[in-house]
Amino acid sequence: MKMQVDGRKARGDKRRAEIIEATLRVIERDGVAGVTHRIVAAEAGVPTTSTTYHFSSLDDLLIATLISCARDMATEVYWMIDRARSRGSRGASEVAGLLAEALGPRRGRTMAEYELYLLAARKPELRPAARRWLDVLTSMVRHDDEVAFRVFLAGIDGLLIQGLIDDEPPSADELRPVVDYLLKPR
Amino acid sequence: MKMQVDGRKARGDKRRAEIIEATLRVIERDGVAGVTHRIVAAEAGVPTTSTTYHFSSLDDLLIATLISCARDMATEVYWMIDRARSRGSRGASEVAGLLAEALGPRRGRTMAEYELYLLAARKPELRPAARRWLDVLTSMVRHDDEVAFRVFLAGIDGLLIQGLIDDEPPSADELRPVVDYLLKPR
DNA sequence: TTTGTTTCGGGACGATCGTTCAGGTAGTTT
DNA sequence: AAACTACCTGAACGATCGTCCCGAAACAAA
Repeated sequence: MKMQVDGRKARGDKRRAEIIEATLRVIERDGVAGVTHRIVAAEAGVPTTSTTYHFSSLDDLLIATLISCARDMATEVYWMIDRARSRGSRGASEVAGLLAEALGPRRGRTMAEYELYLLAARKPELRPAARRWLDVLTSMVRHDDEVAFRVFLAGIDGLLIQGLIDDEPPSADELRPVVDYLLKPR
Repeated sequence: MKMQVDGRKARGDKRRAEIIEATLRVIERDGVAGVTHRIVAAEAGVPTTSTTYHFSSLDDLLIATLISCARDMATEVYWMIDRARSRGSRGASEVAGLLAEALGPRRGRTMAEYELYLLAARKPELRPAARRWLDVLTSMVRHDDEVAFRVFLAGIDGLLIQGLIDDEPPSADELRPVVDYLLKPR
């Protein structure tokens, strides 16, 4: 039982990954509305028919992109939490900094994530992937304050969404008191 | 200085409003991606060219729809708060009930609102309209607990967004403890 | 009535869309 | 070697798209 020695499949998987990455870049730049076979193909530097060969439809492409995106985000947040926890802090400053980063330099990526998020609201098959990062976080926290944690997660989502329609992204300093209040036990 | 006696303009304004309503219905049903001149016109029962006549471009149509939508929501929430306040309650149950309604019977409308919300993240000219209901709420609250109020607004947004990707909408009973925690002073 | 303004709507143009197809290439198996 | 499989890609089809044009109709002002 040997795994993945077929050079053809290896090339195919590689190109599939490149197309997904290109799709994510297109969504960051133009939104989900800007995703077409031709534009994604041009962004990836492959012929148009390559995207239709590897993904049987545009929906399949978006689904694969969301799944990939959600997986990345989940592992990213996983390590962020792990880092903050090992440092012993409750993490208000870390979270505020992460939010500021998500709304500043990584603003396009954040928009893309929420557009895919909303797409999952319309396409049930996307929901498990969209919920993945919530599940990862939930599994990491102790179970005796579940309500507080749900409030925390909702607050993060709300701050991100509201930050996206600000004319200029909020700084970590502006975010910190809000995050601090959000994390304060009562 | 007499106002609005021209029957032609009156008809025009009426049709414009009908087109906007049709656009909102299309967004609720198919999402922002499903908005085209032809589909909106068919939904409104008017010829295709009517939408291009009254709105110089598709963007204009979406902008007008978001503005109308935001105005409706703002006044709606305004009266909701006013009602809860006059009843003397802090409103946890009212808020939980409203969220359950937004995620249940009015789910399509809620999705439409958040899609337009995200559209505002990409189109700066939409942001004042998208921020309108936040501003209305902010102006109604006393200023000594601004941070708590920002947390409350963020939490509402987060609960709505997360509720949209649940397989079945959460009930008011499930939401109440979370809302209660969110409103609890500390 | 005549003139001017505003709304209405059929038709069409070029562009772009998703998707298909058929032939060609590279890699694996027998 | 031949047979088979998987990937690649140029060309094209029909559909739909946004938008424009231009004459007709409704209404107001003269």
